[in-house]
Amino acid sequence: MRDPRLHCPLTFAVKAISGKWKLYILSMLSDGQPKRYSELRNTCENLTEKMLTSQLRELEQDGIICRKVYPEVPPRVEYMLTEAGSKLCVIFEPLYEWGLEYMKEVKPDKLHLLEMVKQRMA
Amino acid sequence: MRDPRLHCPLTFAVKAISGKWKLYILSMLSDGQPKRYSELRNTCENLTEKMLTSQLRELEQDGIICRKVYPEVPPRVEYMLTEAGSKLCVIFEPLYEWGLEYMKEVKPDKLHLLEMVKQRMA
DNA sequence: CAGCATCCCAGACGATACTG
DNA sequence: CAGTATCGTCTGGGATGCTG
Repeated sequence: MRDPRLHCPLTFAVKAISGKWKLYILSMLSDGQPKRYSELRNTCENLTEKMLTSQLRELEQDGIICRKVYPEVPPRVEYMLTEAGSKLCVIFEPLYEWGLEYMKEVKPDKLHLLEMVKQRMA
Repeated sequence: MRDPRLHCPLTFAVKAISGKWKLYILSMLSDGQPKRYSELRNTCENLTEKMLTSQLRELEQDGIICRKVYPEVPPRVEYMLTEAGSKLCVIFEPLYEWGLEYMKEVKPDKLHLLEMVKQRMA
């Protein structure tokens, strides 16, 4: 981390997950089960087809997910995490914990919302 | 990670480091020593004052760095990592390793550059 | 079903000049 | 020394409609 010329792998990693819907998509895929395009699309009404497609393409190009086309009619396309993608999701955990710890000092309002969702689920 | 409504701490963390010069600045500060504004600015000629200032402000607002002004003439301002910032930098390591591992399949050219820099340093 | 094409806008980013 | 201010550009993302 000391030499800025050396942190391009880190930059690569951060850029690879810096898209508005990428963490969302990865969270959908993180159970390891392949998901169809429509399956991903229908989980959130704010997610447009254009954005879903572009985010999927970028994740694919960065080797995080893979796209499998089945030669059927009607067409079926499934997306799932690659090995790289799975390992990436593991690394998210300490990052999540960090956010949880330090968000309360900076974005207490959002954290409050989070707590409400958690309670409603329990 | 399973429920997308729950990953806002992760989104917070990723957004907090998603600025063009943020990882660069954090790498400068990651030795724990406070750095002056000019010290940060002079390490890279592509980094403009506007960008340096804006990135520093955002990092400060997210609680990752702190800004200390010394009441002197000429003015002196130092930046250093907060506790949150230090912990964040530790988490970068597995992310860096991930990038190093999987960049070679996606961006072999950039990885090649990295190797050249390393060899020149050794 | 799983997309692409087109148009549009806000905000990120850059270049240059000025200041307490 | 450590910043603002102003301008221009470019890209990420949204809205809408069309297609193999």
